[in-house]
Amino acid sequence: MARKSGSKGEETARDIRLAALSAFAREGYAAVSMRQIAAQVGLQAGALYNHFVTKQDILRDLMVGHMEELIEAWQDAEPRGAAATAALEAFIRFHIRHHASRADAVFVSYMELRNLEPANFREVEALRQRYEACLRGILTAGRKTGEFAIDDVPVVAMAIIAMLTGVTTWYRSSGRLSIAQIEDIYTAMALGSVGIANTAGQMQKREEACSQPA
Amino acid sequence: MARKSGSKGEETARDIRLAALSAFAREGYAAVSMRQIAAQVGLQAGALYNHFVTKQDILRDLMVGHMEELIEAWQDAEPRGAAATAALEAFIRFHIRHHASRADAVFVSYMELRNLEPANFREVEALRQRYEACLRGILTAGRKTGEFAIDDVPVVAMAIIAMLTGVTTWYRSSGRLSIAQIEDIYTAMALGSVGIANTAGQMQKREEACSQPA
DNA sequence: GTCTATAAGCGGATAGAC
DNA sequence: GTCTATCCGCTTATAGAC
Repeated sequence: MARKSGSKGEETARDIRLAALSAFAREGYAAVSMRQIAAQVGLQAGALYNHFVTKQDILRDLMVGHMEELIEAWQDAEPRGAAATAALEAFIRFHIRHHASRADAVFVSYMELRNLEPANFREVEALRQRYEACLRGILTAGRKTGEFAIDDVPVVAMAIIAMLTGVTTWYRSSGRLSIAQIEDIYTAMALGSVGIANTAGQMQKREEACSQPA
Repeated sequence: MARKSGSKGEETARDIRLAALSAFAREGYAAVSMRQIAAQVGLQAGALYNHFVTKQDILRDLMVGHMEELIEAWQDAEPRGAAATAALEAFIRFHIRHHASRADAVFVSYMELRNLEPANFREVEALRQRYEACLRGILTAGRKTGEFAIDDVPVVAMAIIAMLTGVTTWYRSSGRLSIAQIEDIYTAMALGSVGIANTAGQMQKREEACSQPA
């Protein structure tokens, strides 16, 4: 799969990936034709097969690439040695920020799971599990220290990830809220959902405004 | 669209709906052919057109029907005159219970939005907004009374719905947890996310077990 | 209301010239 | 590495017999 970076071929492959990602996100894998992808890149359909073996191979490439990038980015962003509450907040903010700037890839990775052939599905699913395990680790740690009031770590992890990933279905960079504001809202909610009362931010509203700066 | 109930035609139409729903959920609208649906019902492809004008018409029928049933069911289940916290808990439990028994319809209604033709999309989107407005109403009421510590009602509503609907992606009736248990977990989380500290259930774990019955 | 047959076209993928 | 041309199966939808 790897090719000499900088070669013309690798550049074209990148263009194909981008065009396919955008088209898959907009219309769905099954509804997008190879001719359509090729036209977007300025090629004939046959030329795509110099870069990807099949249409399925493009999908696999996009989804595996997305998951690997996600896991690697979290490994870089992960705070080491932090308390569970701080680690959870870091995870929440990372997840929202990372996903918001990759709406197409998130959408495709979620919606097109069923269009992956079995072997490819297993590969992607294993990566998804690896990522989810990062959150489960934080939750387990916080339960042990008594920071989190939770019973069922796997279910809580899925619930939090579903909530956070939902942002990508409505977020627009031109929208009413900035990513930082959205992070704040979801951080308060996700921390609250594991039993941590919010002591800043939103609570000010409830206490009838203490005239503090945001 | 309406036909005499009890007629052979209506029965066939119901079979077609069921077959299409199952196939769309499993493989996706674009990947399912009319022949495939027909075969599942024991018909030839042409016969489907006695019941639905187009393939798109089947999808529209399924999605509009799902949303209308959802709204109607909530109108029946909705507690009138309850406090916001009780109303929110009722909504959470209703949403999970209703959706868990309709995994295919939920999946299709979420995943196939982009395969709706514009006019059909607007129709379904309007129904989705009507349902979401029910939750927004509860949240707005609870913010006014001070029961909920939230700032942004629309965002909180979307976050809660995303979390709750996520259940359908992993719930299996043969799984480890019953629906009642799942309801309990998500109720604690969703109430916590709007700033209501959990005083029962999960908190017992944290307080090192008071030897009370579950 | 269902059947068979067919229209008219698009799908993924390949072959071979350049 | 890209092109043109092509294979051939499958697509939605329609027509007309029964």
